[in-house]
Amino acid sequence: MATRQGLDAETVLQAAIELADKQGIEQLSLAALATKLTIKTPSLYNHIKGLPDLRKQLSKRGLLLVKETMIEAVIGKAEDEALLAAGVAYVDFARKQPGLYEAISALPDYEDPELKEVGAGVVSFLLRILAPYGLSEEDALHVVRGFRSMVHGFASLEHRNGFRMGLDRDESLRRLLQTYLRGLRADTGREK
Amino acid sequence: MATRQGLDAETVLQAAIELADKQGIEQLSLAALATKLTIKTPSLYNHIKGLPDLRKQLSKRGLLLVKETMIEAVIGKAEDEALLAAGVAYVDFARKQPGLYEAISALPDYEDPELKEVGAGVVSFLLRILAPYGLSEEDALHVVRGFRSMVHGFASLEHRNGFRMGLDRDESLRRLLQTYLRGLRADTGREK
DNA sequence: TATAATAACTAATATCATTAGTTTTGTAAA
DNA sequence: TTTACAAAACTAATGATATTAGTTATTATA
Repeated sequence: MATRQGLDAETVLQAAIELADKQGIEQLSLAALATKLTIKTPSLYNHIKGLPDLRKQLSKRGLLLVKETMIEAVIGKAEDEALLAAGVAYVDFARKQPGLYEAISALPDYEDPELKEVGAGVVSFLLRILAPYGLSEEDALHVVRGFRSMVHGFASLEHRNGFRMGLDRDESLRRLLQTYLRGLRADTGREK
Repeated sequence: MATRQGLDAETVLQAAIELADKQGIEQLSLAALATKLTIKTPSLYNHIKGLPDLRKQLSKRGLLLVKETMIEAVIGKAEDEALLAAGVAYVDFARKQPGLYEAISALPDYEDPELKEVGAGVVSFLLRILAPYGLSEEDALHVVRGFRSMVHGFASLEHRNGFRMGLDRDESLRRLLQTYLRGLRADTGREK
């Protein structure tokens, strides 16, 4: 018998992420994952609780990484420039880690406490970017919802080949965000 | 043996839609569908080609219905009012037929010719609403992408309980669309 | 060196989707 | 009215999957 390799939960998760990114979250099976790790399927249960648990881990990791990516993208930026950079970083993340991104959005729902917490982290990051706009708390929360809708919707449609015309997609995203931001300036009477 | 009931493809599809709307597209199995129709699983193959085919049918029907819903919603309206109504109708459809809506967005991709056609129908509907804005074809296509991103993103996040704050969701959607439309007016120098 | 924890294994079960082949039933022609 | 055919249902079988239970082997530690 081969010497055991001493897998741990993180290695298993990384392998799952690779599989998901390569083949899509739907195709991520414990059977395929075990094969990739050169172990038998039941051995996975030493490291994960089961397939639903694994998918939850992917979602959580995805949310954490997309937030980090946005944080990194807004360094040295503020206001519209920061929001635009965050939006582009979000969509870019979905492009580079499609499986991980799918894991976020393929989640049945966000009721899980751990996921709630990570999701709340993303929201509070966005609220901080919005701070200089001087919006009321309620207004800011509506804007956060709008921002998330735009970038998630864009990433999701793009991922499913929903944009079929031969039209530059980066340009579409930039325009979407800029048009929205311009409207926001107009709404709040802070037009430049 | 019970008398056979003479199912047809449409009845099977309707039952599948009900199951999907009730339990989510992930939970839609041929086993559950057969049970609901009081037949055995293999008998389903007299009416459908298989599970992937059934899901494709759901997607197609969903796209057709969401388009019809929007068309109905914009009767007697034009410009911003029409776009707003279409967006609200889109999100409303996703709320009322969550499984069917999931079928649209859970699709691996839109490569299938039938789906391409239906999808193109949605796009040309939106282009017609945009006609009075006098945009170039390219500009209009960017706006269509933006609109689809906003409404799909909103519907998708809402469906997964992505909006957790106790904030009126209809209001969030209205603001998102209105802010975007206001930005569009400003962009095109047709501000009212 | 012995022991305890744990990572891997095999075996077994239950649930699916799917295919092949068979039986039954409804309808339409003889 | 009877017969014949097409179609809708069935049973049986296969292969993939996740999961659990119980076993073996390996690593680390006492």
